[in-house]
Amino acid sequence: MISNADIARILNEIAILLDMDGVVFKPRAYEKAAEAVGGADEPLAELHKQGGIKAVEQIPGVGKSIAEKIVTLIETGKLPYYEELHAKVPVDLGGLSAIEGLGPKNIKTLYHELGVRNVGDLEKAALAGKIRNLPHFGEKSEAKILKGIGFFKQSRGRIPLGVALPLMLEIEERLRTLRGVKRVAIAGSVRRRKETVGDGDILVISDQPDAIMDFFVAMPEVVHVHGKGHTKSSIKLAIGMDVDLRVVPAGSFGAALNYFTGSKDHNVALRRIAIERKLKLNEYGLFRGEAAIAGRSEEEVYDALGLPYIEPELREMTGELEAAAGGKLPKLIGYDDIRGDLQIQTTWTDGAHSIEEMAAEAQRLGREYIAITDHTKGLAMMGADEKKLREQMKHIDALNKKLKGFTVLKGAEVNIDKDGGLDIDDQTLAKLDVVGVAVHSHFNLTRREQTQRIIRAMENPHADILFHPTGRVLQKREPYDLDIDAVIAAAKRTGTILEIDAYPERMDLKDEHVRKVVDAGVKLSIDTDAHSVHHLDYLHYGIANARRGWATKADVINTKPLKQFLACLKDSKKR
DNA sequence: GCCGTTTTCGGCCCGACTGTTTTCAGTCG
Repeated sequence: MISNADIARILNEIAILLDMDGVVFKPRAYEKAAEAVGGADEPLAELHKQGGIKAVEQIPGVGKSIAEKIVTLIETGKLPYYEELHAKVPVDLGGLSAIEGLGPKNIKTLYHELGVRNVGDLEKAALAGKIRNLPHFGEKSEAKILKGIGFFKQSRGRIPLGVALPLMLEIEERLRTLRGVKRVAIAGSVRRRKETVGDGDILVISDQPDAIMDFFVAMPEVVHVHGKGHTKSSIKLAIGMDVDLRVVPAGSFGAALNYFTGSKDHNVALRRIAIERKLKLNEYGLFRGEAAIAGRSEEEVYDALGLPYIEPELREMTGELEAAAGGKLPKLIGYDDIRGDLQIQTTWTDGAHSIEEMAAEAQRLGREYIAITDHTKGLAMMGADEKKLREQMKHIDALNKKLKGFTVLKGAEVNIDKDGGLDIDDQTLAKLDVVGVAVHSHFNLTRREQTQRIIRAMENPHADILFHPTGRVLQKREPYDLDIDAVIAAAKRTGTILEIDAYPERMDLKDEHVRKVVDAGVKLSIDTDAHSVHHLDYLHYGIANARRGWATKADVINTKPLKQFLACLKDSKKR
């Protein structure tokens, strides 16, 4: 059965292929449809089975023509239209378009002129200096491609948490429902919520391991079985990630969970503590001589070592054992502690859903308030100007009258100009509830210029939050060169909040920076940067990052009820 | 190819930035 992800990938590739031929508008239609399909809750194959092509056509962005193509894919697993297009430029579109700076036109040129079919070919051509001679390429673009390839290679093997976690949770759920499974847990760096993970680890308690192993190695995503045994099996998934499954006895579950969660350094240190106490710690338990004195739960293991329970997100050997021994572990912000989401884009600019739709979904997810923060004019994508923002404010006022137990705040993601000025006048900013400021251009300024520019923006008396402070895109774009300590100091001085953008490709601020912010006593916000209703539940990625940075509930302003939250903002006194 | 509380036809985000050019193509957000 074809998955939504596969259908979405093919629709996206059609968009790229049409773009190559200079076709206008159609590519956008396919992209839009791909996004809708990728975000659909129910498998389209199932939807089609229930309601036929009509049900497929009900998906917004999918009309008659794309619905027919989707049905063809569901029924035959193939799509002649796509295959014909792809035959003209038979290249690895997914790989090549993942290289920053390579778009449809360049991919086409590289194929026709140099026969580049994949990233390997691309690297050879670039190293041989062939790319610089192509029309509209030069030495700089060749160098940029090589840098992009470096990024691509470096990221291969490491899977972003945003990709790994949903898949691991799905596998966990499948195993949980198997007969004979008493308990399942995800371990490894996925459990520690590292922003990228190398492989996956799953633990199961069961007295019928063989049936579980049979099921595990036969899952549809499995492309290779490294090994299969009674207590351990190891597979490779289609997304390139290895996953290990271990079946352990109930009495060892805590010790095994601790052992396989890591980090390695944390485990080594724990075993050292055990030795000091004349004990032995391994994945089967904590032992005094032959006798197991702990192992059923992690709490039991830590307790027997004279330590309080240490949350997985802290187990990185960055001081957690000393803090635990001294009773100074922070009470981390919880995954249910956020009340409001402060960065949300809508159809007023580049979002996929209306203010009403975003509000309804956020309320359904249990939020109490959201801020609508569409882009502003300096960002050249029909960003809002002062007039449009005033219109939107009126619209939101009217909407709030209809909502019960939920508030939509008026905000904007205001663009920071090259010199640190904001592209919306102060008069209009003063009327907004939440002013986010963000960098979207001039990524390559010197460290000094970039830092000064951002600090100047934070000095604006209306600038409440610095959105995605370092501008990185995981495995794709480096953060801009920035003196983060100076930015944190400026945040402290000006009362500006620093954001953790929870969007899985951003995770910005990153964990180490969060720790610095917390230490400096500067406040954080955790926001989804949602461009669609499907992004609104990304908050947990940001919360995980906050926890990895030792943040407590009190460090994060949008854990507060609405009124208290508003009182933390810069021009709250005027309210 | 999709869509419609101005439209079932005629719109559809468009401008900055980069690197290539000497007037602009391609990418990005």
